[in-house]
Parts: sequence; C-alpha cells; structure tokens
Amino acid sequence: MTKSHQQILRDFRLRSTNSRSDILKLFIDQPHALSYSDIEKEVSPQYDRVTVYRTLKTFLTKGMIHKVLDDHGAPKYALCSTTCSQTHHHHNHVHFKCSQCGQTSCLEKVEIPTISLPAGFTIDEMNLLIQGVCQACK
Amino acid sequence: MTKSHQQILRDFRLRSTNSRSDILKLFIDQPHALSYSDIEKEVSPQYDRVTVYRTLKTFLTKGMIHKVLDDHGAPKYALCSTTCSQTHHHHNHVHFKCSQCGQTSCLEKVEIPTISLPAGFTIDEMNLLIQGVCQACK
DNA sequence: GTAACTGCAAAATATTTGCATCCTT
DNA sequence: AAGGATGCAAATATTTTGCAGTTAC
Repeated sequence: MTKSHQQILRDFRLRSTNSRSDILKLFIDQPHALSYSDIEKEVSPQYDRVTVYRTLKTFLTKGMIHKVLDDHGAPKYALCSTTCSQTHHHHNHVHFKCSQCGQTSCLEKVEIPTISLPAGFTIDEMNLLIQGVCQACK
Repeated sequence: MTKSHQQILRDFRLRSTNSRSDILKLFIDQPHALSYSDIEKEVSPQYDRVTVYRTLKTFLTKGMIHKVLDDHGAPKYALCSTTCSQTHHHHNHVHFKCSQCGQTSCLEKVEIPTISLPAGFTIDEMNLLIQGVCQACK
C-alpha cells in the first residue's frame, strides 16, 4: 500500500506544512525524477523559490529523496523507494533516461550485477545510469 | 604510447592554442576526473574564466573529454580513453569515487556486465558510478 | 588573409543567507 | 509557548553572451 504524504512526512520526523506536502505530492504523483525547475514550475508562484530549495535540501538531508544522476550533470531528485527509511537506506540505484522523452526514472526491479574491482577497492554504493529509449517512446 | 597534447588537438581538428594545450595537459597529467574549479584553480589567472568554460565546452563537443557523473551532481570531466576518436566513441564508463580522498577516476578495465531490462527498453549507453574507498586510501 | 580564439565587461542564471513573521506541534 | 518554517530582499556564485582585439593556420 502506498503511504500518504502526511504519513511519509511523519515517518521522517518532518513538520507537515503546505509546501512540503505539495512538493512531496509531486514526487508521489510522478513516476520519474524531477529537476529543481520541474518542481518550481509546478509550485510557483504559490511558494517562494527559496522555500523550494530549502524543502529539497531538507528532504535530501533526511533521506526521503535522493539525487538522480543525469548525463548532463543537471541534478534531479526522486523519492526513495519504500524500502528506504531514515535509518536503513538502500543504495544501489538503477536509473534510466530516455533520450526521446527526456524522462529519467528509477528501475526499482533491476539489480546491478556484482562487479569485480581491482584488489584494494571497497564498494559502498553503486549508481547505474542507463540511457536509451524507453518502452513508451519505442 | 601516450599521445602528445599537440597530437591530440590535431586529431580532434582543434587549433593548438596555449590555453587548450595547458588545460589538456592537466587532463593528461591527472589520472582522475577534474571539476571546473579544479581546472580554474590551476590555470587562473593566466587564463580567463570564460576561456576555461569555452575550452571545456569545445573539448566536450568534439568528444575529447566526457562528463563524469558525480554523486553530488557537480560535473567533472575526464579525457576519453585512447580508444575514443571523434567518430568512434566508446560509451560504457565505470567511474569510481573514493569517499576518503574524494577523487573520481575512470576504471577503464572494468566492464559493465549485461543488464536485462524490461521488454521494450533499448540501451544506448551506460554509466556506472561506484562509491567506496580506493586502493590508496585503504 | 581569414576564420577562429581570447579577454574583458556585463548580462543572465542559479543558489544561499539574514531576518522578521507566521505556523505546527 | 517555542522552535521550526516561510517569504522577501539581497548577497553570492555560476555560467553565458557581445564585442573588439589577437592568433593559428
């Protein structure tokens, strides 16, 4: 079952304010990652730019959303999967960016295979960005 | 054999200017990826900020360097491997970012295993960012 | 000689900070 | 009531553009 935005905010010990709820709802409604400007486009001028920046930073810090790597270096953000909580974060993300529609989405079901690194390297976390054409744009 | 910076510039049909040579030499000398500010730190005030921006953009456009994905979204740049040329670009990069020393480097020898995606997805390019502790910092 | 490159100034963007006020708990 | 969140103004940082002068080929 999907959690409500209120529940999510409560889980992360965040006060439930209008801006937080509305921005969080965007993430819940969209299946793909959002850039700062995607978000601002939706909530402006209802909320101030600064509030959007601060809200994103808070969400990030609390581990509610994560940064998604984009080929162009423009950061995007996406909700962490339901298996993430404040204490237990799951870190191996696979993201797919479609070159047609430009949307980046998390492929929760795809696992990154084991990679063998040269001796002496320790792996904490892996992020795989795949670029290509998605199902819908095929 | 390693190519000289002059040779590399010639290969990419770029005029050999002082700033291009000096910036290219930085990439040749450093085994790891450089951010814009890493570069500016080295060449300022000898060259103007604008020149650095334009030089990087030119190198990128010509395919001489590539953007390296960083967990913090701050773009970094690295020389493409010698197997890349203007026409034939090899695209499956593995980058390793050490959480101790902060350096990001390309692991040229590591291959990304085949990933099976849901039906309907086409893969053009893959970038894997691994974070952990490197050999030297162990 | 000519097209391309560079530096300077300035514009345009993007992000952060300070502070007074308001709102959630 | 109190601490945290917000909005506004403004500071700071980052990147781009225009243009005149210079340089590589």
